[in-house]
Amino acid sequence: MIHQTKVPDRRVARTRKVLREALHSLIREKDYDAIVVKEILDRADVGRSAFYTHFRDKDELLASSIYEILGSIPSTHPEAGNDRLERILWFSLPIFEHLHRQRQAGGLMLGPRGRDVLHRHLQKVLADLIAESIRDFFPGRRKSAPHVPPELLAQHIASTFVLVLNWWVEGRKLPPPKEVDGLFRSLILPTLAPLSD
Amino acid sequence: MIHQTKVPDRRVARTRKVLREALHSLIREKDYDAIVVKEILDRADVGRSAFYTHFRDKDELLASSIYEILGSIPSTHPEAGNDRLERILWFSLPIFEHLHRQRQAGGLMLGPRGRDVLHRHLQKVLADLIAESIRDFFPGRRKSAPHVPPELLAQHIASTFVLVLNWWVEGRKLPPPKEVDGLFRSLILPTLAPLSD
Amino acid sequence: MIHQTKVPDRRVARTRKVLREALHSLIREKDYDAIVVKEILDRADVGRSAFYTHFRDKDELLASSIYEILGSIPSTHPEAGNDRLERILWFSLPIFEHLHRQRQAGGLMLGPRGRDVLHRHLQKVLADLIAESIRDFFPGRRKSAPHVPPELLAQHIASTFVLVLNWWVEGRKLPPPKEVDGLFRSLILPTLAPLSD
Amino acid sequence: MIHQTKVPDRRVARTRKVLREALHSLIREKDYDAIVVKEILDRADVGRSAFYTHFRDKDELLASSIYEILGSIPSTHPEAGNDRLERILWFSLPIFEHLHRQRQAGGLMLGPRGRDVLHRHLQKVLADLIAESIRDFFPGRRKSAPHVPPELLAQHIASTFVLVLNWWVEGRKLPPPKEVDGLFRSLILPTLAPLSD
DNA sequence: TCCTAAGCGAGACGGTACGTCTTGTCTTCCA
DNA sequence: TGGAAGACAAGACGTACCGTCTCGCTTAGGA
Repeated sequence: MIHQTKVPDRRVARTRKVLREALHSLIREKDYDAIVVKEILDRADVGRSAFYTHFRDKDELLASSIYEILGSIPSTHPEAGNDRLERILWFSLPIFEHLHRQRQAGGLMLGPRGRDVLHRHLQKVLADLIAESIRDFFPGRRKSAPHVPPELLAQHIASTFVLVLNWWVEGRKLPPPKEVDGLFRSLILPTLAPLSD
Repeated sequence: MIHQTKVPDRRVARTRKVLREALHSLIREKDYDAIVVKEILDRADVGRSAFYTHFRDKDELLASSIYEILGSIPSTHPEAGNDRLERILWFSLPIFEHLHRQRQAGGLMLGPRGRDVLHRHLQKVLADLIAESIRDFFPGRRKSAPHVPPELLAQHIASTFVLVLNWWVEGRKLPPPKEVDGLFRSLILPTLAPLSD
Repeated sequence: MIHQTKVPDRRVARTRKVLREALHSLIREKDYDAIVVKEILDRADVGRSAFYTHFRDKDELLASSIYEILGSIPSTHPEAGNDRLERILWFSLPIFEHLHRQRQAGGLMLGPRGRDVLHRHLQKVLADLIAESIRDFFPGRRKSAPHVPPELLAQHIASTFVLVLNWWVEGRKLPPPKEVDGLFRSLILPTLAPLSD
Repeated sequence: MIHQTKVPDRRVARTRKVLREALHSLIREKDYDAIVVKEILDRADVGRSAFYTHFRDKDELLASSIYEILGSIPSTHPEAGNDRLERILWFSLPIFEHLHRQRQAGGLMLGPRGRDVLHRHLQKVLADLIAESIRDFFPGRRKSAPHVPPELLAQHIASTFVLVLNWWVEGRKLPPPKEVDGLFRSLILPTLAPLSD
């Protein structure tokens, strides 16, 4: 007999979804910080208690969207290339492209503050991911020379990526993803070059 | 008769001072965001109206402290060197050293959030400063190639600096300022190298 | 053929019983008003829907207990005596005795608020009962003199009874039922004396 | 030097007053229990925090009105008469008259529940007052016979008074105060008669 | 014995009030 | 009369509880 630990109420998923959607639609209209829980409830037509059953607060609701967004990025990274550097920087172009598509579809345009929250999360997640890649691909580097600690390096990459990303989405004109990715690489590759040796 | 436009009530200066001090002392104890105006008032033993007479909000109070802090950094930059790159990166070591000294004197230790606010300001200020330097020292670069826009580059430098700074003050051990400055340069110089040509 | 409108599921009775018992046991521990439906459900191990299937709310559940309690009082009133007054006051001693017995058996000890609810009900029921008796036994009195309206009188009797009852169960020491009954009669008989004429 | 501990802000008194008035006006329209803090605030045009600054909750606000009401009753009791019984029952007529006047002025008409709260308070206050009178005027009775305890007697008087009072204000027609007072006395005097001996 | 309607537990949900909290304004007092 | 104290309106917050509801599982009792 197959044991089903839990039969998730279909309503639960629906509630979470409409809440996320309500937040998204509000984010398009006003500054994230100015959004108040009540507005989300009204828009989603959901009761206060339901909200707090699923999310601790507004920020957690937003965060839950991040995973949704990141989850939808095509994970083509595994064998992205034979270049070890490329195995670290695989994420860059797909993300730029994903956002580009989404943007053209008129989706999710956060105000400065919502962007901030989202990017902060993203930066953290990426930093972890990159740190792991570095450990995987350049295990020996750890103790070499008076060099940059891998964690700091990972953060530097993530931070640079998010900086470019932010610069991109904040700007008026929208250079194509490829070009932005090029910018990112111009900024970060020189620093990483020594690793390729 | 000498006209004194304003006879600043001595209480005014005092009020501003105790408020700043109260904020500093609170910042040492808890996250900046978690601090609430009321706490500052209680600690400063000042009424609500007094606070709002002098500052629009908590952030302005903090900002007023920043200038105080930044103002104390020795501005040795003018002729720091003949290297054009050095004329851009002059700020790095002095700031590291300033903080080191201050830290050893047991001063101002912000929690993660207060640091965040402060660093965000710092990053913005630096980015502007650097952008200006770039325009001054490399006027021609502007339209060369499909290159990195100077503003983005400036932000990248500032962001990298703040990242290292943050990594430094967050860490347990405290490498000496010189060493941290070295790290910063390892991260940023490769990217800037092409400028030197 | 005897038509049985409904054959009640045996579970129904059980559910009602465990709910009543849960309420009783809770009432012994805390103020009635402070009891919350959820607690009753947990204690009774019954689902929310089952509760609301049977009772509109907490108060109805309590009320359903009252009838259970009152129903168990020996109804020896019919020919309790030839005295007309006695035909009105018949209920007093049996109730005191009933409670005494119950109390000695460690039963149902409401907090001040549960008592309040119960007594209010009791007072109302008794007042109706007494008013009826008065109409039965002293039909003529109705319009005599500038006298007390029978309904008010009935309420007065009920109110006095409940007052004594409350005083009794609230007090530390427990005078025997007979004595308390005596007290009740000392308070009410003088007022009723004129009726005997 | 005269020390003024506190100079109460005039606004405080005003806030408390408008809150009380708002409650009164609401009480005239609907059941006390059905009134919700928000309604009071709206009616009084007062902020939520101001309410909770002054009163713990709705009930405390109502209670604060009781003292106001009782305080306005002419305290003619001191030398009400030479009859000792009268020294105990002095309060009855003045209160009936006070309410009558107030009623005719269209004042304060509580619904059943507000009345309940108010009367409960009143009964308690009166019972204490009466118990004191009894102790003052009939000190010896205390240990006489197996008699009614003075506290119970006091409660009985208060309870009877409130019962009549309630019956009066609940009824459609409004017998004049004198008559109601007569009713009250018909109910209670026979029981008290033995005391006069 | 099987079948079906009902009872039920579980708990999600909308709704609503609560009492707390914080902000920035505004009134009052005082020196 | 200007600065400070603190009362205040506004309104969001997160919690509590209510009574309704939907969902499947279990089970009683009629066919």
